[in-house]
Amino acid sequence: MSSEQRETPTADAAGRESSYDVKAVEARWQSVWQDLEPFRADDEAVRTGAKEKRYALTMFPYPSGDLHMGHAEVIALHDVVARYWWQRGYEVLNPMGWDSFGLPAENAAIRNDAHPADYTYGNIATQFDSFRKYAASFDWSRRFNTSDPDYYRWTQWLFNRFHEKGLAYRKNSPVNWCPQDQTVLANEQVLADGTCDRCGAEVTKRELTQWYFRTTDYAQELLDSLDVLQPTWPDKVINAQRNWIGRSEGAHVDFVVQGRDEPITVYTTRPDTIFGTTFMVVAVDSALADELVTDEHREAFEAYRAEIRKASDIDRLATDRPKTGVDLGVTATNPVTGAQIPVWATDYVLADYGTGAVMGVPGGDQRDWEFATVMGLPIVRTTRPPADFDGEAYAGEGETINSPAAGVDSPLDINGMSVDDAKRATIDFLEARGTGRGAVNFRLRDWLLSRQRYWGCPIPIVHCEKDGEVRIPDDQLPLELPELRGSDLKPKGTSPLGAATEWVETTCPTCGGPARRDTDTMDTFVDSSWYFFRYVSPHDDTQAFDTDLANLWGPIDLYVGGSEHAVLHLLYSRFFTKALRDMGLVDWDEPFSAYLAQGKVINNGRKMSKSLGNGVSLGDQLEEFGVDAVRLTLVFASPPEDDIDWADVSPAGSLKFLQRAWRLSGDVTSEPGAAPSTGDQTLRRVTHKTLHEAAQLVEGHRFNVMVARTMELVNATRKVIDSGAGGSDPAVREAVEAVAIMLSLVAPYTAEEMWERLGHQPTVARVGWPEVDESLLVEESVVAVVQVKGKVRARLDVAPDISEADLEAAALADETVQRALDGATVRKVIVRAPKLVNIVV
RNA sequence: GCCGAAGUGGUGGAACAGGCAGACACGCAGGAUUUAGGUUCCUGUGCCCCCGGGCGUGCGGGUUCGACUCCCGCCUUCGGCACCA
Repeated sequence: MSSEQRETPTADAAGRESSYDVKAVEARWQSVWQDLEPFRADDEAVRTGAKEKRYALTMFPYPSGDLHMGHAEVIALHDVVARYWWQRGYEVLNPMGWDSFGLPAENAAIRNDAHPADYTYGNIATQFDSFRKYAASFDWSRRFNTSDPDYYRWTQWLFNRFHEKGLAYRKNSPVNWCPQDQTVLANEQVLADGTCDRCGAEVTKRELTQWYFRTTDYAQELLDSLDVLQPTWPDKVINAQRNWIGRSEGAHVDFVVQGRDEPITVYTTRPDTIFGTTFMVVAVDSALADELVTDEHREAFEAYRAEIRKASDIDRLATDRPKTGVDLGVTATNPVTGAQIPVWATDYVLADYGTGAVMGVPGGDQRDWEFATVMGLPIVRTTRPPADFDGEAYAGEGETINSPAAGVDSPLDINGMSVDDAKRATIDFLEARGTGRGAVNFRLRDWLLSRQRYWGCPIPIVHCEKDGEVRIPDDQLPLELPELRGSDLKPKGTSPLGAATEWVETTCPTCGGPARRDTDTMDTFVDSSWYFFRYVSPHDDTQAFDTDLANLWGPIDLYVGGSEHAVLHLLYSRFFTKALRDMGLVDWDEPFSAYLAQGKVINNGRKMSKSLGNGVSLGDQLEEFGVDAVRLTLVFASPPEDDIDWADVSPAGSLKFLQRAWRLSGDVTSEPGAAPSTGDQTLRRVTHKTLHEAAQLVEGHRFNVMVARTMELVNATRKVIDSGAGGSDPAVREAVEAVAIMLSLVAPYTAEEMWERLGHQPTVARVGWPEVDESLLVEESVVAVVQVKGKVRARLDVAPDISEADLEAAALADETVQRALDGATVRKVIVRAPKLVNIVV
């Protein structure tokens, strides 16, 4: 087998070793690093100001099995930055742990008649070994699992704080229900096509009393601070969050309804179109519709409502269905025209957005136009469309008309105004009259956090007949999960915890009377919404986290993870941070100062999957090419945010390069510390320029280009050894040491091996970035390009400080330039010394 | 439909405060070393060509001495939102 040969050191014609034994090198350095612990973060170094901090974080994994290609990619990319920061002299906090509550463990336990912990902690042990073999620079002394009582005790403690502040509450409401997983889901966990983001089952609705976090309290701030994050977060994540929060500006307008004391308030973004309101529509499944309908119309209404309820969510999501509805038999008064308009119920109005009632303006809204057309309701335009407009409803800019229409008497007149002016005038009018007001609406809903499953954090609430919802006192936490296993965990639509009678039946902490525990567990996104706080004091058994240390280390300077969490985890964590700040537990507003969304690893143009049979095993790749080659391949393949198609890359090529770089270290014959200033100046220029550029490239997250520059330095050094001054030149040593240090960010084993062969002590990971000699960054001579009519005709070697006049003269004197000019009259010469001359004829 | 991002050789990708398009690799072709090669090294490699050159960064215009880069209009792909009033 050839891979065996690859592992065996071989020799070239000159008898020198031409490759190293990948397996032996890996085994050896792992134990050295475990003794040295080079990446242990020191609180004191930061507290005393001795070193500047950097907090590097990559999303902790769910322990679903061993690490896979996706993990390998994030860690490879993330590690470049974390290791770079160490080399630049920062004190780096780069922790790792496990997001270890969750459904796969529970489903496995049911299948195997086991406990979810068996699966969970077995996989954690496997992943831990793999992480270390993969040479990830994590501070392992800080690791924890969110399913440990030591951790979830503090998740519960935080829940108590949210509950105290009214940020955690229960309400009865129609909720998303996954029939496959037998649990409710948050809005964020239902995909755009109405399916469950975990299992793909079609999500249905249920009316249930559930726990919520009041994320909507922070809607405006969550939106506003996206502006601050914009420069350092990917556009697509900012955009996704903006869309998700979905702010709109408009007005609430009160419509007096006959036979009802309270007016009905509608929300509209176009108060300027109020004169065109010819009917009102309310959501068919709202309490309001049920209350308004007259006896005469009730039968038709209930028949319609039953029909709508039968339709699946998938059908309801289709936007191209014909409009349907029923007349409720009541009328409302248009507050500006006094006209009586009919009130209808329909399914195109959503019960849980705005007020669940809408003013029907068919002239200005396409949906209302369609409804009016089907139902035979009048249509009035209130904005003048452009002359060439041939659509139906017109929602664009234009002059306000028919407001009021000729012959209509109204205390408000907005005719002739632009849309914006008419909006403002209408709101002012309504506010003065007390029948309306400017309003802001958000699409964002409160976060539904209860789950009807076992393997999650228990909600620390007791329900007492006398005292109601009672928090379990902090000093009685953690409330541990009861021991359930195997078939006890089978989903049955209510939480499995309910079956643990002895656990459920308890006494009220307030009155001591009989009470029942809450049987739901928390969404696992709650666990991950604060884990980055816990890392600053992971073993503290007196508090969730140390506020001083959190303020010292935080916020996270770079967060690396997949964009599948663009809304979910990132939004929840941002909400938690703001809430904890308001509780005085931390002083930062945003958890992640910069965010890098890495691409996926795919194969042959498609997502890797078992059903397609195109999966690439990380273990196999590591076995065949070694850790360094796999890491290098992932870093070099593309910009970090792009997907990597494994079919397009070459781990064999990466290994070849690493061996080539390693061979350089065997050719160096000068002693450590040899003064490079006496060596080859051309090579020195390349070395220093590369170090300078590589640093900037890492800081700009352009890791693939940084690798390319390292390759160029290797090529240049090879050339000097083979055809120039040879391996004894101290400039060669300087270059090879630079290569080892740059490689320490990407290929830690090879770098370590090189460093040792260069006569140094481990570890190369902490030797520091070499100082760049600025004087070597200035070029001795540059190539000036001479263009004639914009086309390159000649290249001249010139001094970097050549004057414009001299450069122009040199260009015009050039023979090929003269030939290209062919006697034509020179009209103009543009000179950009020292790089370019363009001759215009 | 609305919002956002991106289109460069056979492939992954470089180069954009407007100034040498294709760095660095993969692949391919040829050569050297080798008993051998999934080894190592060297050379070539955008397309066309009458060998002087011509054409080339999704398409069509524009600004400029000069455009992959800026502006206008399209096309395609990907991502988010979507009967959200």
